[in-house]
Amino acid sequence: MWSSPERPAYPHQALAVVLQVRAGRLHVMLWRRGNEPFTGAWALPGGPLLADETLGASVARQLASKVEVQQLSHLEQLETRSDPGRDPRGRTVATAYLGLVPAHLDPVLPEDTAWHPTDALPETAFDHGSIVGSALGRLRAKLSYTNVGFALAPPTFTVAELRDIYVAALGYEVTATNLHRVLLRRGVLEATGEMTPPGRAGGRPAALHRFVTRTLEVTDPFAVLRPPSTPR
Amino acid sequence: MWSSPERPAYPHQALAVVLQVRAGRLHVMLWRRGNEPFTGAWALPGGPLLADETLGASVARQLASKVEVQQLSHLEQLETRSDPGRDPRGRTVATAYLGLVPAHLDPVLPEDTAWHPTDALPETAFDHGSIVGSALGRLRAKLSYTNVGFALAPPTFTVAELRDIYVAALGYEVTATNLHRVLLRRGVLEATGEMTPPGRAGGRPAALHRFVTRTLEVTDPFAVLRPPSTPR
DNA sequence: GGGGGTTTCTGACTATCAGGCGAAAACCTG
DNA sequence: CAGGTTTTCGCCTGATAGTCAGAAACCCCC
Repeated sequence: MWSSPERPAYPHQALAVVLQVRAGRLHVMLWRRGNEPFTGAWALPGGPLLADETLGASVARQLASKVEVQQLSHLEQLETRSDPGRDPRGRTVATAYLGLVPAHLDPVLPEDTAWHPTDALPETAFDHGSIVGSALGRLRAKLSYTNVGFALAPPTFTVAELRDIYVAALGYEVTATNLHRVLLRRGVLEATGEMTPPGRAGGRPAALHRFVTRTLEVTDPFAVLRPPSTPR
Repeated sequence: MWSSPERPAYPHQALAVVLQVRAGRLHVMLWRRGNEPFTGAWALPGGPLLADETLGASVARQLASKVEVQQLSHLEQLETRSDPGRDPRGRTVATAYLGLVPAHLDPVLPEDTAWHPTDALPETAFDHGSIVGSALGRLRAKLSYTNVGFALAPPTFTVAELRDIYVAALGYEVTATNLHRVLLRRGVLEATGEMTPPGRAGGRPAALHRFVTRTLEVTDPFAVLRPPSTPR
């Protein structure tokens, strides 16, 4: 490692905004700080970037140690915060990642860690509240023009269940009819052929669906003038 | 600054992918390396993050010193590269920014710096070629669902001129008719009321247009289920 | 087994928007 | 004034989002 007065060096940390839909609401994973500064406030999981790892590997490592999350279905880089005053103890640079956990899992969390609804965050440490805001914006945008939904949904699900997940993540009402047709037309969703045991109070049995691919793809090419005559 | 074996520190650099449409082609600003490694290869402008500056301020400073660019009409963070092997001399973390210069300017560049067409890049240093690729993707996407066009276009222009800029940046043909109407409907563009002196080989004089706002906004709310009854 | 209730699915209808095409408008030169 | 050039406008088409109502498929209870 090389450093000099002209090339100062900074501790770098990787942070994770891990989101999951729980009980119909979008939650973020936070841990409660025990030490100064911001004692008692809630912070994003993360930690120092080690000598030989990528930022992406670093986030994965920190999450794997702090929580039991091989369960992460998606992880992508969000943004890097560099305000010299963001940590009162001294300068650090932090790169935030967006992580998603599918709704059917319930990872075991350490004592000091908990899920918090994103629409009612507790007091947050550092600039972490604003980072969560960025993550929400990114997720909501990508839900609309990519297939990220796969990362929030269980392997198979009914259209109604998927609707609830989208509503929770987007923060506004959507109709199951429309969601179904749009995702089918885009080739994002497909029926498995199986049905759910109707159960509960009766009703027509629902067809199970799954995402065609479970890796991120752009499914809605943008609007202003697409490449000519490229049949989608 | 605090550092320890558990909190290693790394030199951090800010890089800029500065793009401009020149003579109907999208170009990127690169400088030719004189030293090892990658002697003779072309690199993105940038340099070390100093002790008291933000990454954004750092990019702006580096550009202002290397080139005469107060002329930058837009600057946004792109992504952070952290591969331990990305610089053979030792580990550095680099945060790349996307910068745009409007087409009517022709900034004075230093000896070692030049514009290169993005569709025919020379040999590039480090991971800079791939970073340019990311920048192109980001620009093209944003051209379609935001008003970033303002950052590539002069203060006023005819629809035909704007079309040429979009074609160069997007890399595929678009029709002036369509571009005009779409941008008008979205409230991105407006007519100034003035006309161009028809000049050259005759032809109907063209109406001058301008972007309604010259700061970034999202103009095309995404597709999968918008907030209900929000009249655009 | 029939009736009422519940949930899901399908099809029809509407509105909006992108994209293409051609005609009209407005200018030039010879 | 005729022919050429460039821009602008209006019309048409196709694709897609969004709404709504009705049909389909199941439950429970009498």
